Amino acid sequence: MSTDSRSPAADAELQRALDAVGDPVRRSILRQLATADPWTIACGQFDLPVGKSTLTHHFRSLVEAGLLEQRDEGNRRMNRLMRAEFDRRFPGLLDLVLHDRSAT
Amino acid sequence: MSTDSRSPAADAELQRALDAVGDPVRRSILRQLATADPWTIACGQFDLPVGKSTLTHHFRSLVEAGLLEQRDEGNRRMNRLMRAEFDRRFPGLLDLVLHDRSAT
DNA sequence: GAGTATGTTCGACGTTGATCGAACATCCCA
DNA sequence: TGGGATGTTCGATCAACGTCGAACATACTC
Repeated sequence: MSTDSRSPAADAELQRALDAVGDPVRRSILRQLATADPWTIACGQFDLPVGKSTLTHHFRSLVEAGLLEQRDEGNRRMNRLMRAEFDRRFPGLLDLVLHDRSAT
Repeated sequence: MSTDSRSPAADAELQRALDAVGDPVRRSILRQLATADPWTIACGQFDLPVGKSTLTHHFRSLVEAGLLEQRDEGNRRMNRLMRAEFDRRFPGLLDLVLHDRSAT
């Protein structure tokens, strides 16, 4: 059986995307972000059961995976879900997280 | 900000699916399986850089996630990729793993 | 300027998961 | 019946990751 292996760079990107989406706290961030208008919600305003430093960690993951974009606005750090961009790279993945209608 | 939280059962299913697909060895299994006819390939015939016991572990993950099905055939354990079934539950996810054409 | 709110950085901790090797079970074949 | 092949189970190990709290930086407000 011949060694499969996609292009290593492509699989590394996929790995980061799956890792980002694979954590429940991060999925919660994505869902809450999807319900709000772009740039209207700051990091501290999410309803999440983790401390501040943990939050910072999760946001970094999401940014590195290309899932969201941040912008400083005075005191606060505002967020935008990069939906179109991410859908272009990984079609269907974000929808899976946001809709999540799997058979019970 | 109101607590989001999908139906917990649904998110647990999604979690298992993402976990299953989130490991490079398991992705390799899925890809090799996708190139062969159903029930034509046994567990030991994969080109993988891990030991036997590790393999068993990965196959269990994939079965529990609903990604493949196994059947004993004498000595060997044959496999079938449950493509249609999994696509129905998580549209696009398996395609993402199999095609993996992300911009380099 | 003092005090408060928002985020980040850093080090530490605990858990989880991937990995291995050895022992075992099962089946096929000579 | 004995030997070889295929998988599984079990216990141990190691690395990665999510989590926290304390200290720090920065910006807004009074």
